Amino acid sequence: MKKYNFRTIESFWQKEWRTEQIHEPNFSRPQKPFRQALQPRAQGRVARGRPFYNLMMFPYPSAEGLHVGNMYAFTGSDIYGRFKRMQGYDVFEPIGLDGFGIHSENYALKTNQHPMKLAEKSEKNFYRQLRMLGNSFAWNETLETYDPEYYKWTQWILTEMFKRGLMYRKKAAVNWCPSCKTVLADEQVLQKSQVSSPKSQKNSKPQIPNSEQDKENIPYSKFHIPNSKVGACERCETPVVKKELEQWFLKITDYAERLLSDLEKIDWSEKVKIAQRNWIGKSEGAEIDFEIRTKEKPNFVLLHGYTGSPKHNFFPWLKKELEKRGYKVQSPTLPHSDASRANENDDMDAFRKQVELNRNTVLLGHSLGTIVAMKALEKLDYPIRKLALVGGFLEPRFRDHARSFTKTFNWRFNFEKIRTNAGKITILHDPNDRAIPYDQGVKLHDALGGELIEPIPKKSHFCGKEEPEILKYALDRLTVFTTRPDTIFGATYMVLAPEHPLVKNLESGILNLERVKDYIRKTKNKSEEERIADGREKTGVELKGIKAINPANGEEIPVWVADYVLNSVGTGAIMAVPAHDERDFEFAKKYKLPIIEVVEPLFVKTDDIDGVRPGLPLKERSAIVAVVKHWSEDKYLCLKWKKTDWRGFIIGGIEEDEDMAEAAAREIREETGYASARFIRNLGGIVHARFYHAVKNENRWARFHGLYFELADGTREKISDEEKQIHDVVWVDRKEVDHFLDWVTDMRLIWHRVSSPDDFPGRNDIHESSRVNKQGVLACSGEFNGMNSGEAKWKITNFVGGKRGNRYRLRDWLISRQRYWGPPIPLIFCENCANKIKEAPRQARGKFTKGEFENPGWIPVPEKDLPVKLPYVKGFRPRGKGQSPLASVKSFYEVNCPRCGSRARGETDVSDTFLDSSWYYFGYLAKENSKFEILNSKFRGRAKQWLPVDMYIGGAEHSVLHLLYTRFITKVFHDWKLINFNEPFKRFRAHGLLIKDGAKMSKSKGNVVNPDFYIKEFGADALRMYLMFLGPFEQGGDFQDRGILGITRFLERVWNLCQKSEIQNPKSKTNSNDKNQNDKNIERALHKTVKKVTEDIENLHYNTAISALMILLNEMEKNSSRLSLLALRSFLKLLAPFAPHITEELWSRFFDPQKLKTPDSQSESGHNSSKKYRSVHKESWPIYDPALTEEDTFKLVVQVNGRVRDTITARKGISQKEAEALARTSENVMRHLDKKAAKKIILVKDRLINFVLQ
RNA sequence: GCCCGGGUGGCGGAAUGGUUUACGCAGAGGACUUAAAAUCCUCGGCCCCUAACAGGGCUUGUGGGUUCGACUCCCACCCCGGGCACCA
Repeated sequence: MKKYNFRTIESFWQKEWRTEQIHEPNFSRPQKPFRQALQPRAQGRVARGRPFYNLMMFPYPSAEGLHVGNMYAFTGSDIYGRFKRMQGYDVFEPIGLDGFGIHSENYALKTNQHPMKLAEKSEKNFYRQLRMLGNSFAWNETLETYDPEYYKWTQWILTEMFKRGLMYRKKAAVNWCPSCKTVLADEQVLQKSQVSSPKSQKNSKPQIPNSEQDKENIPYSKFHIPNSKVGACERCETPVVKKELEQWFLKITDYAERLLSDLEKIDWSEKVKIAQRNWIGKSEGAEIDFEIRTKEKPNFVLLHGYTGSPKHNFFPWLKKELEKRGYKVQSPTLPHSDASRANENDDMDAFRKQVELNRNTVLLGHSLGTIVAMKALEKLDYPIRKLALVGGFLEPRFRDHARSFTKTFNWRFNFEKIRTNAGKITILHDPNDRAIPYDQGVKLHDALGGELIEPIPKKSHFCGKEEPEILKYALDRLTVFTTRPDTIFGATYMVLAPEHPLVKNLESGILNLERVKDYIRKTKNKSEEERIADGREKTGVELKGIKAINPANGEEIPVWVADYVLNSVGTGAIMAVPAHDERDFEFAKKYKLPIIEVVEPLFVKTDDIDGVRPGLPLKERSAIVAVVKHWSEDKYLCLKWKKTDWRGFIIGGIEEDEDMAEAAAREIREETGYASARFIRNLGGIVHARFYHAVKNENRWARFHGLYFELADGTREKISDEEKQIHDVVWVDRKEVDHFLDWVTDMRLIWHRVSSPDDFPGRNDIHESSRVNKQGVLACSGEFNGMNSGEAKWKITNFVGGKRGNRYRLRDWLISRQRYWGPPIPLIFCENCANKIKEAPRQARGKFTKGEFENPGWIPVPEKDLPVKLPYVKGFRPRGKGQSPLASVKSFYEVNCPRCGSRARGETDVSDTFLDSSWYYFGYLAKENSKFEILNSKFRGRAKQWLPVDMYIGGAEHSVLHLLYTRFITKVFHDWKLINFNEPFKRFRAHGLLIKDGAKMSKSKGNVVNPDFYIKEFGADALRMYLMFLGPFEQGGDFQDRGILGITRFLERVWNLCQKSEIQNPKSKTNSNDKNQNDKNIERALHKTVKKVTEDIENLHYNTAISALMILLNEMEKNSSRLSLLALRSFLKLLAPFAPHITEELWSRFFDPQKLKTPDSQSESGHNSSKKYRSVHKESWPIYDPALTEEDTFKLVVQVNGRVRDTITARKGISQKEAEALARTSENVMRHLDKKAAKKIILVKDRLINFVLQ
């Protein structure tokens, strides 16, 4: 008998598979994408050739070689692919290398090699190792992200993004490691709870020779703050600092909503979907305006329009409204009520005569008045406070009377002067304006900047008698975003982020400007670390002289600047509701700002008989919650309801002629019997409850007031039986009350007023921070009192003139890297073009792309000039100063502008490596003769047939980054009509983490498993199977050295079994008629296993699939003499995805029906018939007969009172009577039955019988 | 703090509300062998009782609940791993 020699077998087949190309899908054969769903358990054979794209996350090839973690992932993916192939799909399973990026570059730095040379080396090594795994990769379609032919398209994506306005440049704070002198990607910043000691930091710094003096070195002590979280460099643990740099961004935020909602459509691991949802972080809320008043008040100048006067339209009303608020208003009459006299000079004269401007002036022009306003500003030599243009224009192109003005006005404006003198600029334009086309508003906005608002006026062109929108925008206002508009009545102050523009706009009105400026300066200089290191103690400064008006109740509230509000979140300003927001609460406590509670907890029972009955009126009742203290111990009187799981204090309604304390004392007596309760104080808290009162047949809305009592002594009366039935009376220790109280009745609020009374000195200062986001009932909220907070949200938003809106946590994707090893960003900066674009008249704008217009001077490299090749640079080491090493390569950045030909400068930053991997699944299909092409029809054809990816397997660490970016790019491609789908991966599964002896593998721990070693020692098949056997694939596993022996034994037993002579030469051909019991058992075991393995692979439960194969092998070995060839063939097929080499060897040697010329060799029609062998991997997957997976006997479990007393083999399908009789034959069972009659007998069919005695 | 996972023998792990511990590793005993390795067979939770057989009790992080019966469902809590974090 030949010994199992995996070394020769594995290398032979790996070579053979490659030369025969058996894992190449047939791209050229015209196929329709498969339509009908393929049942995995379908009967009969499946025609080959339906495409199945089985993708695994491609590795980044560090030269250290393939990590066993890679192998773990790839094997899991490959098993699935092989399984699908045997099920009849044409499987495409490509592999490539994600070789660009910081990981590879760091390794090059560490080992002092050049990344380009290193890439060559690791590519060879990696592919060699990958070939040894025995995966069914399509080796013709490999790709490497650093291949210029590949990154040509990475760059093309950027140029297209740029042209379409999806890419822009702005200043941003990036992570900077002062030790490595380089920018770090966010994912390279570790959130360390504590940075190790300064000494060890220095010692563990990487040995990058310093080419320059490190002037930016920051003293470590400054950052060594124990017990606080600090972002630290992945490599050297140096705390990361933020540095402001000009960076390129991709507008992923434009796709936030789609990225979120399309998650519903895809079959992905739920945890990955959740991670993405959290990352996108949608919050629904409202934008609400707060009017701002300054001590030094603005004065208003209102300029009416053509054929108007200060008595027309909204002017009288607006004047009155403004004066009502104490503002001075000037409203001059302009002499152009007659068209023939309308004339610029006349108007300006009239204006000068009647109006006085100063720095606090708000200049508001309507229609033609806007021209006068702008002209007036042109001539001013100081700035005013604000310019508001309502229904304005800057070209004489409006619908009527255009000709009247073409000549009497000078239509050239000095926009720059206007801009400098205007202060804040607001342009209001009715999108459906019947007098002035909307584009005039847009043009004004283009020319002047500021904000462009599109309100709906009462009458077109703002000709209504009252135009509240104008009033709103004429006044200073602060827009906040809030998710809790229902709490607005509790807003007691406002907070601006230090960077908020309003601070600057209001400067003149701030009385303590120096202090404010000082504070802003300080926070700006603070690094992120310091802000965190402050222990998060909130700081802030009040803007003295500035007040905001709470639109809900008209009250004046203070305005603060504080750095706990971030400019990048929401609108950069908040309304602070300290009673219902922990951060605001903390701040309010520190600065002694008022805290008003406006949401009170509500308990609504809806799911049982106590629930509110719809249709009946809701009657309001006062009720009490009594907290009663023990007479000598620190214990409190509680009730435990018997019929429900409520646990709480004594509650009860207040009868007529009773006050709260009397009612409470009575309830205490009735419910607990204690008679000596003494009323101490009113706790003030209120809990609401809504329920159905069965006796009175009405819905009740009870408002429970918390009252505090102490017992004088233990005097106790008898409790009625009725009360006893309802609840138990318990004394609960002070410390345990919190735990004891249940969440449904929600009495914690009241309890906290007892346990920590200092937090609640009075009715207006009460607060319970854990309640912040809870539903409740509104109080102190005027007409909204009693309303549910959820319901009140949008009603209040409406009431205060707010606007519903969504915000997302997702930020735009920063793709600039000041590094060497990545694709250069293909853009060129041209001074000449910059000027041309800035000066370009509007009509000429069409010549430029959106990106060029929005980023003046930046020109994309034309497609024909792509790729912008990364030059070989000796000094590739990252430099300081926030520049890529390419910035020192003249020949690289000195270029001519592709637009105008003048001298220009190429961008020297490279792009993020996640961009490389965001489209690689296209890349595999786009490769043709070592080039990639995604714009031709050939690719489109393939894409249509093979995309989107059917199954994608990879690590959960990419849940957010890679997977989100790829989805983004796919959606972008879809919008560009390159593809007809908008989700890249139909199905995604995250595999678990492979650990070693209970700990994460890491070089420092020295417990990294080297797959090369194990493959050499035990073979790829054994290692594959062992890895899959460790635990559930989606959960990961623990690699233990000895465990692999079990698999090795298993494979050897398979080998030996197949070689047994009695199997190779069966003595008597058994036909179906004379099957004995053993044959049946084997057959049944086989069918069971087919079912189990098929289902397990589909669900990625490889560990249990393997265990099922082991069980089958045990069974077959016991019956080896009667084993049929068919059974062994099926077994090998089941094993083939897990152990591809040994099964192929055995198959080709003994079982290939072609060779053996057995009757069942006519499997698939004419496939590969000329080949010298038929691979087991192209055989069809075994099918099973459900009927044959069932046993005809079972072990009847006999229980007495739920305890197992015996198991008896029984025929399937026996009746209760039969089972009972059988059970009674057992001595042990009878002993436990003890002559008693069973009260109840429970039979679980074909499984169990339970005698219940008592 | 919030959001995800997870907690079962000596170990990795298995288990549609129905015998907890499948399969494998490690271990013990036996066969083969001069011997060892390999291989094959047998036995494996803990505690009590027993010379042994038989038998009994306990046991899936903790405490409650639902149920004839809970690893599984419900409530509360503890611990471990991962992610996010002043997101308004």
